[in-house]
Amino acid sequence: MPTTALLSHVAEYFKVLSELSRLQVLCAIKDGPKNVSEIMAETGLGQANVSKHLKILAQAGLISRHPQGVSVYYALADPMIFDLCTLVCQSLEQRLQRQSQQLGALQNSFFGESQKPV
Amino acid sequence: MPTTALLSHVAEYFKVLSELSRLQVLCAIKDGPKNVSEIMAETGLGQANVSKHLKILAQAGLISRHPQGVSVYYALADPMIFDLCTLVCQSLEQRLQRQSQQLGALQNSFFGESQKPV
DNA sequence: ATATTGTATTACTATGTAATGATATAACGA
DNA sequence: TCGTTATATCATTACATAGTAATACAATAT
Repeated sequence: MPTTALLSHVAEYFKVLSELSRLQVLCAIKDGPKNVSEIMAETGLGQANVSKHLKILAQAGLISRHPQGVSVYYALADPMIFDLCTLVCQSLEQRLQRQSQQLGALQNSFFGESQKPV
Repeated sequence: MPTTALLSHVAEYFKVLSELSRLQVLCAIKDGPKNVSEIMAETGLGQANVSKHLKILAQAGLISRHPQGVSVYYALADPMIFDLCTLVCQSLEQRLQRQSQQLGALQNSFFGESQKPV
């Protein structure tokens, strides 16, 4: 078993990714850096809220901060995030497929294989 | 941007993995199914606590439940989890390496390249 | 039937944190 | 300098949940 210290760091990383608002922020800057106002517009989140989430993401090393004049641009620092999301999506998809197959089997057990519903 | 619904599911998945205790439980059954008592022994967690985390993991589809006589064995249902962990660990490692390099550069700026500390 | 063992559930406390309005700070223009 | 705009921080509220002791439940043995 890995050390508790290592597992704690991994858990902390996942925790940063475990909030809808933060995933939205990350998606908002996926195709290029954006400033806070643009991120607010893209996500629909409030200003204080966006600022807080950006701070959390930056402290976790997932994004980088680039002041530019009066506004501050944020950029992805770790695109690997989306590899994680892709894996999770594949897993969710597989589970949904299995569930749908089970539903199909259940229907067959009710109605018989012969008269399959459309 | 992905739909809010999809992102919510992804966030939920990460949330399940964002707790030290649950990662410990997953690691405990990484090399084969274990019953609750064995998991308690391996992780040092309390009985009620282990039961609760197992329920959460099972509901999330990460583990499967196999009653066997008086005890209940749990098994990994989604080994992809450890691919996620591996990616996270690599990212953490890279960050630590960069930080250590920056520390080195800082030392040089203090002491000069000529008299490198041991 | 009853006791024993293993697991699940309940009730509770303590802690963490997301969202938000109000305020502070910083950069720039008039 | 003063006002404006963009961002950060603070204070507060509301809610979620980890841990735990007590209890309930299920399977087996005596």
